[in-house]
Amino acid sequence: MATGRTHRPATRSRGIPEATVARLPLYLRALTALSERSVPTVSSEELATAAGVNSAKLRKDFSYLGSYGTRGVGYDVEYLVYQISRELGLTQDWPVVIVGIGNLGAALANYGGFASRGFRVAALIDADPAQTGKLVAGLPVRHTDELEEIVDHNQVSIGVIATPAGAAQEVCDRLVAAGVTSILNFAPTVLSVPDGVDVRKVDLSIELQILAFHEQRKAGEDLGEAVAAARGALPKTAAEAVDRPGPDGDVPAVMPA
Amino acid sequence: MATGRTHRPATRSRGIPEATVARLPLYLRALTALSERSVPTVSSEELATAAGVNSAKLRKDFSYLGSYGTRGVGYDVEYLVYQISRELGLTQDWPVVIVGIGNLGAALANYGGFASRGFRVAALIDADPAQTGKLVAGLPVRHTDELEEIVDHNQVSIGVIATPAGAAQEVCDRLVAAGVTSILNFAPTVLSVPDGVDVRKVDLSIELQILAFHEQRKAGEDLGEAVAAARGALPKTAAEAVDRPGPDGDVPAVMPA
DNA sequence: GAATGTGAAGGCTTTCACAGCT
DNA sequence: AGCTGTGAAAGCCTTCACATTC
Repeated sequence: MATGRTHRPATRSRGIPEATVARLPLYLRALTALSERSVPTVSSEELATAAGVNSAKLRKDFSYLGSYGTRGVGYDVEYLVYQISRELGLTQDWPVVIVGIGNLGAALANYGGFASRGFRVAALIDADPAQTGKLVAGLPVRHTDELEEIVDHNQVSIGVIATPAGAAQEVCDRLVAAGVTSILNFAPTVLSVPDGVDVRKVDLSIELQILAFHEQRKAGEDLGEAVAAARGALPKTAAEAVDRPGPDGDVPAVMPA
Repeated sequence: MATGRTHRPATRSRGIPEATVARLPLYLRALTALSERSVPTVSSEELATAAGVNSAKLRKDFSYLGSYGTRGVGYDVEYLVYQISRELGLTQDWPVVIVGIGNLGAALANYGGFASRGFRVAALIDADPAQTGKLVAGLPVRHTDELEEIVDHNQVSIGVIATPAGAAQEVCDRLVAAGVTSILNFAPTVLSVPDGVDVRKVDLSIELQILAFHEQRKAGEDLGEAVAAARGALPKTAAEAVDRPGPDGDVPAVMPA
C-alpha cells in the first residue's frame, strides 16, 4: 500500500479494511453513473458488474459501512452515493498542491477527474524560475520558494509530487514540514516520511514491468490454445519454475563471485 | 490487480505470488541504483531499506526466484539485477503503443522510465485527425485508423490507453482484436476483456480518494498527539465506526424510500 | 420470490524465528 | 559470526452459502 515507513498503526479503530477502502471509489464511480441516468435502485449483482468486482465482495464491503441495502430490493443509488462519499471524506473540500509542472504535472493539473470529487487544485509549484507565472490549466505556476507559504495559507493536507526522482524526497520533506500529511507520489522513488503521513505511489514503469512479467508467461505456457504457437518465443515449457535450474548457459557476463 | 474478468487461471503453474511480482520492479530499481554506484554486494537488510520493504519479506520474495544469495554475505548486485530482469521479462524488447495523445498521453510518451527498461514506444495513436503527423517525444502521432496495422506490424503486445473514458472500451476492444494481450489503462473506466488479456489500471482520482479517506480519519481520531487539535474539523471521536449510527441529522436531501 | 448481510471456510500474504550455510 | 532461506504461525482478504428480511 503506502510506501516508506507508513503503517497505519495497529489502532485502525474499528476501521474499514484497506482493501475495501480501495474499492469504494470504484463503487462510487459506478453509482455516480447510475445516478446520472436517474436509476433509483441497484442490486449488488448489477453494481458489482459495473464496478468490475463480484457481488459477494461488494456486499461484504458494504457491510463494513453499515446496512444500507434493502433485502429483496437492492440499494438506493442516491443514498449510497452519499454514504460512500461521506465515508471517503468527499463531502468536504480538499485543497491539493501539485509540485513539479513538467509534462506529467501539467497533465495532472488538466485532468478533469481532479476537480470533480471534492479535490481542488490550490496551486501548481515548480522549481524552474522560467516556469513561474506561466498559466497551466488556468492557474499560474508558482515558485518552490513559496511552497511553505502556499501549503500553510491554503490549509493543504494533500500534496502531489510529479518532480523528477532526484527532487522528490526534498519536496516531500518540505511538504511534510509545512503540514501536508498525505502524498501522492509519481516520482519513481521510495519516499521516506514520518509516522502519520500517508504516501501512495503511482509508478508507470512498475505497472509495465508487471504486465511484462505476465506477458512473458503467456508466450509458452498455459493458454493451452492457439496463442502460444503463433509466437516467436523459445518454447520454455514446464521445468522452468518448480526446480529453478541453476545458472547455466544463458547468463550474462557478470556472475556472482 | 487486474480489472475486469481477468483472473489468471488457477493454473499459475508453480508461479511466483502476485504480491511478489509487484515488488520485483522495486527491488530492481534499488539494485540498479546500487549497480550504478558499483556496489558489489548487498544484504537483505540494506536492499529492503532501499526498496521500502522489510527484510523478511524481501528474502521470502527472493526465495521464490531461487537461491541467489550467499549466506553470511548477501546478494551479488549484478547477478540479482540480471535474475530479476529475466524473471520480469525485461531481457527482451517490448514494443508498446500509446493510444490517446492528450496531455497525459504526451506526458507518458515523454516519460523516460518508459524507454529505459526494455519498453519501446512503437507508436503514438490518436483519434483526432488534427493531431496526426504532429511530433510528440520525437514520434509522429498516427491516426486511429492505422491501429490494427501498427499493432500487427510491430508485434505489439502491450497497449497503453490514455484516452477519455468514453473511448477507452472501444480502443481496448480494437487493441485486443489486433493482438494486444496486456493493457495499461489510464482512463477512469472498468474495461472488460476476454480471458487471457491482462489489464492494469492507474487511476489518479481513486488514489486521491483513498488518501482523502485516511486524511479524514486523521482529523479527530488517533495520532493522539498535537496534530488533531490544530485542525478545524468537527471532533468526530469514537462511536463513529463501531455501531454505525443510523442516518440521523446530517444526511442529504435524498433518502431511501 | 428476491436480494441483502454475514458467519465460516479457504487462500493468500506477511511476519516470525531459527536452522543451515559460508 | 553473520546472513540467507524457509517452515510454521498469524493476519488479511475473498469466496461460499444460507439465514434473514422485505
